[in-house]
Amino acid sequence: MKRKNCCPIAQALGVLGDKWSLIVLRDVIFGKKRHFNDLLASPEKISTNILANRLKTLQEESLLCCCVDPENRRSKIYTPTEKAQDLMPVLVELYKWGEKYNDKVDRVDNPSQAGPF
Amino acid sequence: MKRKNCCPIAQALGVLGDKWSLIVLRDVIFGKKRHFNDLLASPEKISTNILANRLKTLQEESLLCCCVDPENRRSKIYTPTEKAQDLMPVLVELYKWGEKYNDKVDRVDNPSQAGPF
DNA sequence: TTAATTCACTTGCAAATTGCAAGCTATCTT
DNA sequence: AAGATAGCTTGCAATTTGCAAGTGAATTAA
Repeated sequence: MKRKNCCPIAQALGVLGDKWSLIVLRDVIFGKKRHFNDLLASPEKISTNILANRLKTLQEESLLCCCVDPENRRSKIYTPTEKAQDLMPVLVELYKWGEKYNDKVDRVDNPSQAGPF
Repeated sequence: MKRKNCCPIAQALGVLGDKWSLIVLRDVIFGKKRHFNDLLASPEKISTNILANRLKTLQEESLLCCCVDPENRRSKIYTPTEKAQDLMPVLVELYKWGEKYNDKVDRVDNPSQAGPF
């Protein structure tokens, strides 16, 4: 949803305000994941068509760039742009908020999953 | 989308990762809007059924509380909880990012809309 | 050198979410 | 008593998401 002529928050959410964009960016920025299959393997279980679509729109929004892996020509490398790196403070604040208010759900039943992602 | 057993970012996005929740919270937190019709009047043009649904889920998530306006019994007052106020840093970082990267779209054609919301 | 495997998708279709317009009920206001 | 107002609800179309299966090119294994 492109939102023009409105406040910066609404404009940011026009790009990022969906279920998956910030998850993909989290993995690329913090998880340093670079390949389609790495991103697919995240515990949130994005499906292939959605991931392909997000990678496309994030490139269109200049948040990711894509090149062919020089060591394996069928593999592509997705890297975050500076525009994407600048989302780190947003992700950090989201992390802190999530940790403060939502982090204790089910941890007793599943302590193995206490890692960051 | 409830996301249990995963990283705080994903948990936060489980509550906030849609097109409208953070817009509503922006208006309640920064715009100090308190009534259904105030929220409906924002330039992003949320529709009534979506707004009603968001207000319901945000209450279920303890982000908003609702009471009857003592001076007008047909009117309801929605106020942000501390949990919602704690999203201010997230909104501030989103604002800064949106301002840095997305703020110049169409401003020439429509300079009247240069206000914050 | 052929066969199987891997990577990054694409396609088809069902389910869920969003968007638009209209209507509805209880409370004011005149 | 009649109309306006606040906060919804309903119906339905359009868009987005989710799942499973399949595709084609590149690589690796036999």
